[in-house]
Amino acid sequence: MNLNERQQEAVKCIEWPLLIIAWAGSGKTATLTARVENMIKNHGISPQNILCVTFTNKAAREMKERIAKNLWIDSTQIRSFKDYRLPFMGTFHSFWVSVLKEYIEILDYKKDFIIYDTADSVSLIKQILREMKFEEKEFPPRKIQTYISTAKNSLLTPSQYEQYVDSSFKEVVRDVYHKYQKKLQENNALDFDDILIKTHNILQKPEILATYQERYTYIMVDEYQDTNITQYEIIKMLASKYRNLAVVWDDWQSIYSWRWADMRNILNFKKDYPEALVIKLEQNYRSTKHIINAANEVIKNNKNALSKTLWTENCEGECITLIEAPDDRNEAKKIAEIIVEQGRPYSKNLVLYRTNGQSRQIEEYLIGAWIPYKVVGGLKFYDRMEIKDLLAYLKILYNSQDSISMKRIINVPVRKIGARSLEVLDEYKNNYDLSYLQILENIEDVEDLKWAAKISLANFYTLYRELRKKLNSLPSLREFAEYMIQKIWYKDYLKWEYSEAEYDAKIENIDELINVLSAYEWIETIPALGQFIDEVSLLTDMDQLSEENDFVTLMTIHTSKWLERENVFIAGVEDGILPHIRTIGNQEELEEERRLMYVAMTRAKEKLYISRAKERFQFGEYMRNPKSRFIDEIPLVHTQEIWFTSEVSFFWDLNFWWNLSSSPSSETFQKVIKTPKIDNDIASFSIWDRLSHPKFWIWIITDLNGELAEIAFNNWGLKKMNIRIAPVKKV
DNA sequence: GAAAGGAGATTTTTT
DNA sequence: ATCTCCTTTC
Repeated sequence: MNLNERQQEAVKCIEWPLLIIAWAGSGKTATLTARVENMIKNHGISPQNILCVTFTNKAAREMKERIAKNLWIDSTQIRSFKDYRLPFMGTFHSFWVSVLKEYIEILDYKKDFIIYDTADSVSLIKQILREMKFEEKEFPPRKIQTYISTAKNSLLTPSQYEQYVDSSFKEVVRDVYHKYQKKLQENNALDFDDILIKTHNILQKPEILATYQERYTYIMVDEYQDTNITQYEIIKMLASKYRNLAVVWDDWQSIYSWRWADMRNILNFKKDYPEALVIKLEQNYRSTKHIINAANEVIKNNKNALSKTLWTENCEGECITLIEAPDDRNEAKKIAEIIVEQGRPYSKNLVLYRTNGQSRQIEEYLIGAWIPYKVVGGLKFYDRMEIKDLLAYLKILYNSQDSISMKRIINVPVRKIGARSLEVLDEYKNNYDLSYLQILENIEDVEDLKWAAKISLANFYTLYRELRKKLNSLPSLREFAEYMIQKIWYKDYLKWEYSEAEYDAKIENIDELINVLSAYEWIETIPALGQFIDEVSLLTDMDQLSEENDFVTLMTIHTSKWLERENVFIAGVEDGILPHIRTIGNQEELEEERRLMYVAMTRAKEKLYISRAKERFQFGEYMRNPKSRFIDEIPLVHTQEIWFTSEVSFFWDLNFWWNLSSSPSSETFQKVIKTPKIDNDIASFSIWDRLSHPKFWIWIITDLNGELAEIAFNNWGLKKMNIRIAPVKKV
């Protein structure tokens, strides 16, 4: 790729602090990779002395692959970010973890610590609240978790938090925070915030800091606008000796302030490095003029932004199409139709929305139009219940002190170890300061347990020992996992607990997990387990998105930040959704919503569709949201509007029809008035008839009894509906 | 100890 | 409407 002058300047600036102010689609990744290449090839800088951090695994991997290619390293051979021929290129968290792996022992942790995700943290907090006899209603664990996390991100220890306590709620937070940290340590576990804080703590030691300063003499930080204060401080410490720090800054794409990303870090940077070379990358190589100019006009309304203009030499392109649909179903249908009409490969299409809840409707219509699609985000792979279960097994085998994982699986599959038994164990655990495993070892000594419970627990302990033994003897982690799944009868358990469709989906996920584990084939089983657990805690779903197959991609705007596509749809652009209802009235938050709109718009390379619905079914009722204020900020010259009335007038929810046929309440009555009447001739239907349904498309009647029909659809199972009034037609 | 019923929430989530 | 988590009931 040919770099423009500005980009080349950035590439050449190596022994000096550098601030790259980049805009969407301005080729910053190309610039960064070229810069690294220049360092290694032309300046003889050892890759080992270069540190490159960013926020997502995906971005890190992409950059790594590009650099590998430029350095003529076969990227298929790169197995970890520790490849000696390449710089350390990873996420902030993966870098912090590598520091912790070396030095955490000085903080009274063991090297085999595990990482708790947010769900783990919340359940630990719940446990603490229960022990302290606080009502969860009064002190919601999630809220407390947020408070603690906020404190941690301001680098406040529990004791330092004291000075900010100004309410009885915060008193509780302080007490829970104290206990929470203690328990984490007991479990030899860190939460996501700890990863930063502990690293910060460790680097307070001058000799350790010096080691890292000498090791990483060149530092690059991508997405600097999303750093929080702790990240800023750590980077500052590391770079303070050689001052070869390059950061990439894009304030218009800062959409994570609610995760404590602090845009003021740019001011800090300018204060710390007044001599820094500042380079602005304003030329956009991605989108058409219409899209770029429209996005510019929108973002201009933010007071809190450097006034600069993104420009492009790309062609004019097509106008942005604004779609106003009568309701959310028609909106979804229109999107599906346009994708078909456009006739572009599916993979050229990206559908964006503000909230995850919006995806389902769109999915239904994509299914209906036989359009393959993939939803990215939402429920993450590693958040899936079956994966979490299996990971919990692996975690307790790795770190026997991990009580959260232990609790998760001690009765999964069901082993008749109930809540009461666990309570006794907890009491015992607290009184004698033992780990679960230590108690299990001498289960006979626990007096308050019933005989049956003791047997169950003893059996579980035997199982644990056996798994542990196999872990030592089996040659690979993958083989061990397969053995383990069989040994604990996990698949049988799933089969018993879930419907066939759910079972199949879960088995697929398990196979995928095994697949992931086979990447560790070349390491011995136990070290492989350690490495896997470290890495897996920091992995996200997005890492799985491949572009090999042809499908439409659906995701929230937040998730889309690193993507671009030819055709982009932004759905539900209404006041109340984008900007979100909770942000209206707060200037700063509203500006962040506007940046979201900007991010969404600039994902489009060629054609942008912005849609809204006059009426939408949300939270069990019909809502009317006005047109988003952001739409009005787009000048008319860039837009054309499609406005249409209901094409499918009988589009109502299945459950609505179902309610209607059973017991109409006053609420449903109101909806009846709005609905056109359907009166099918029952006599015309018979068993095995194929039906079309606006929501579920093709159905087959499997049973018919008067007006009540049982109808089968391959993915949805059996549904019963009143065929006289249901919105169905024979095909 | 497990199923059924009820209450509450439903913004975004790189790690 | 629907999902999740918690409590009640068998």
